Formats: sequence, structure tokens, C-alpha cells
Amino acid sequence: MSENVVQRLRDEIENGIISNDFAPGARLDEVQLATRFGVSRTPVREALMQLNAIGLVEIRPRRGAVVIDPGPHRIFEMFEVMAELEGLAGSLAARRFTDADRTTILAAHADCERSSSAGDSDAYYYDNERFHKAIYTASHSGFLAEQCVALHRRLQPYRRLQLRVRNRVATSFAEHGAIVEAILAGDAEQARTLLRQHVSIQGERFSDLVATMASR
Amino acid sequence: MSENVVQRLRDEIENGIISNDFAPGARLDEVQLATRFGVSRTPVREALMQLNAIGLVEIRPRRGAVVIDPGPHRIFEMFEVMAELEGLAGSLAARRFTDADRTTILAAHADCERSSSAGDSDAYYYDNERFHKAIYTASHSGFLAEQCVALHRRLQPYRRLQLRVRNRVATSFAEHGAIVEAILAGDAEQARTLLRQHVSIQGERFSDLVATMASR
DNA sequence: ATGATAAATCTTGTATGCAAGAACATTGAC
DNA sequence: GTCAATGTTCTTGCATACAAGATTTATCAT
Repeated sequence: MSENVVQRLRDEIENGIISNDFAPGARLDEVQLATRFGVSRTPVREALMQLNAIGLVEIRPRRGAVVIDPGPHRIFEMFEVMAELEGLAGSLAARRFTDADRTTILAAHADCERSSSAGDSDAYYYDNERFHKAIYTASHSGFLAEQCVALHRRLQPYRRLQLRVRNRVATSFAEHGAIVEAILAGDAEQARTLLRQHVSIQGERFSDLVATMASR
Repeated sequence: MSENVVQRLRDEIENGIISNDFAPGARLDEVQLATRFGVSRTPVREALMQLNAIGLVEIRPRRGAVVIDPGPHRIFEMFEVMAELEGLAGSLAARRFTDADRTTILAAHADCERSSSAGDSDAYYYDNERFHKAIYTASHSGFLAEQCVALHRRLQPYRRLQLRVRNRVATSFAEHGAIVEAILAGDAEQARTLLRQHVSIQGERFSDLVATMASR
């Protein structure tokens, strides 16, 4: 798991940010983190540098690191880009999927059906993640898959909030059905369009996002 | 200019990689870099950590940092994603551009015309960059613009090679014309399609890329 | 001469030390 | 009582130190 201390710290702090243990705007004190993880400041700093590079924390000169607070508008922009990348992944998947890809996608879809009909939004969250990752893999573009996973991860907390909105799980699963159909039919443009719509948060869904963001 | 030493080092090393001073696969020795830039190993390591986080260098445990060698296939994948993001930027620009955006785009386009008809592919390279950045700006999506700039930067060396292919400058400029027309007409879908085609390297252009990559 | 083994050297990973800037508190003036 | 100025403390930024793994070199046996 832990190649070295820095990578472990990077993952730990990143998870802390994703899971909202370190809230947006929170100060990340070097010595505090160092003592907490039982290491010295050096690897902590190196981990923070990495998180700075990928845009998760801001390092203000001589004033320490803070968790970046994206704000609703930027979150929207990120979903906008995510929608486009997912659309691309879908269209590529429709053209390139193998038998193994089909199996994986259908399995993830079946799991989604189970958690969806059970009304278990937490379980659905994980199954949904697997479903989308299966599509990234089926795109057979390593770079695209990496980009999608990274963005997916950053949007994780907000995506989770989305699923709590009433009927969103059922709606999401219904959309998945159409997406699977388009991909397995090899209809690249349809897969692209459906995935784009599935991911983007338009109209009232943006209002929902802002509302749920404000309430935590 | 230099906020702090680490940022300066990050930029210097990144530029070195982009400009091929540090070739793909090259080892980045910490003490060597430290003495070269007149600093200690600590900030060098922190800079390398950042470059590792954005995928420019690989850090093998206990064995040092090397410049990542993407290889033709991955380069192709990166252009594929770039094309998609540029397409999105174009479609958003077509819907959102302001008077100031129009002015900037037209000015950059005029400069492209000048360097193109002069046959100066180096000058065209820079004007082309300004042209594309003007479109990112006109998209009025800060996140998208950042992603585009970052990817554009990483693809810089290969893009440059592309422009050396015969007639590519003239072809590129002609495509710009149609793109400007679509954006300023507010035709989002047309702008998206044209930009996607403009950026993606399909068919023989991929062969050209591989050939030019091999020859350096 | 070639291969293996062991020793020396080099490099990385982490800790610690020190100086400079920022935050904070105390004191004094109005 | 409020505000400002100054001194103290805390935190960061970088350098240096040291230990452990990796690499290279040298020696020896076959």
C-alpha cells in the first residue's frame, strides 16, 4: 500500500480533503500533520507540495497551506468538463469495447440495479463509481481514464450530495440503462450525448447542488 | 517573479522538460539540480514532487526521478483529450464571448495570418498559442481554461513538430478562419466540431507525429 | 577471462536546525 | 474604551545531517 511515507501522507491528506475531514478553507499546519502521522515536517511538506500541484490545496508564501474552496461556480465548471470527458469516454467505449469490457459494464450495471431498487444511496454511490470506471476502462485510453478518475475523485463529495436529492438514484439508474444500450450497440454519438447529459448538472440540479453545499 | 525557490525550480525544470533540455527518460539528479540552481536538495525535492504529481516526472522509490516518456500512443491519447476540451471551449466561447473576447480573438487571428503568409512557422507557433488561449478565455470557464493551458503546455513539443510538416501552417490557418466564423456567429456545435477536428491528429497526421518523434 | 561476492561509494529518504517573515499579544497614548 | 505601536512567539522556508537502500567497483575463485 504505502510505497513511501510521502505517498502515504499524500493519500491520507487527500482523502481527508475529499471526505471533508479537512474542510475547504481549513489550514493545514505542518507540525500538526507531522505529529499526527508520526513523521517529521519534511515529508509532510512534500505531500502538501503535491496536493498543491494538483490544485487541492493552496500554498500562500510564508502563510501556510489551506484546503482550496472551489465555490459553486467552479464546481459547476468542473462538472462541465467532467461531462465532456465522460462523453468522450462513452463514445470511445462504444467503438472499442471488448467482450471483457461488456462483461464488466453489465456486472456493474447489475449491481447498480440492486442498490438502486434497494434504495440504498450509499451502496449505489459505490456501484455507480464502478460503473463509470468500467466505461473509462472500455474507452481504452489510459490518459483519458486517468483524467476521468482524478476529476471524478475531486467531485466525489458533491456527487454524493447529488445522490441524496430525491429520486436522483432512480433517475440516475434509468439513465445508466440507456447509456449501456448505446455503448453495447456501438452508437458512439448516442453514448456521448447520454453520458454528457448524465453527468452535467444543469438547471435545477445546479440549484440543488448550491443548496446542499450551503447546508453542510 | 519568483514567489519562492520551489516555484522557481518547478518552472525551470518544467521548462527544461517541455523544451527537451531534459529528454524523456533522463535522470533528474537531486544534488546535480541543487548545485546547478545554487540551492539545497530540499527545495529541489519539493519541486520534483510537484512535477511528479502533474505527471511530468516519475519518482521511483530509492532510485530517483526520471522524465516521463509518454510514447506515441499516449501522446495520441493526450491529443484526443485535448481535442475534446478545445471543442468544449469553442462551443462555450460561441455562446458566451464578449466584445472584448471578440477583439482578442480577431487580433490573434490577424497575427496568425501575418506569420502564416510570411511562412514563419516559429512565429506562427506563438501566434497560434495566443489564438487558442483567446478561445479558452472566451469560454469563461476558469477551470476549463486551466486544464486546456496545462495540456497545451504538455503537448507543446509535439505540436511544434506538427507545424513543421509541409503545409501544416497554411492548413492550420485556414481552419482557424472557419473556427473564428463559427464562434462569432454563435454556432456552438459548429465551433465544437471544427476545433475538435483542428486539434485531433487523425490518420496520416499521426504517422507524421510518430515519424517526427522518432527523428529527434 | 569471466562470474560471483563483498566492500566501498553514492543517492535517496527523513529528521533536525536555524533564520526570516507573519501572527499575536502586550503596553501605552489619546 | 479604542486604536496603534512594539515586542514576543509561532510558523514557514531552506539548509544541513544522518541513516538506509542502491549502485558501482574491486577482489577472488573457477
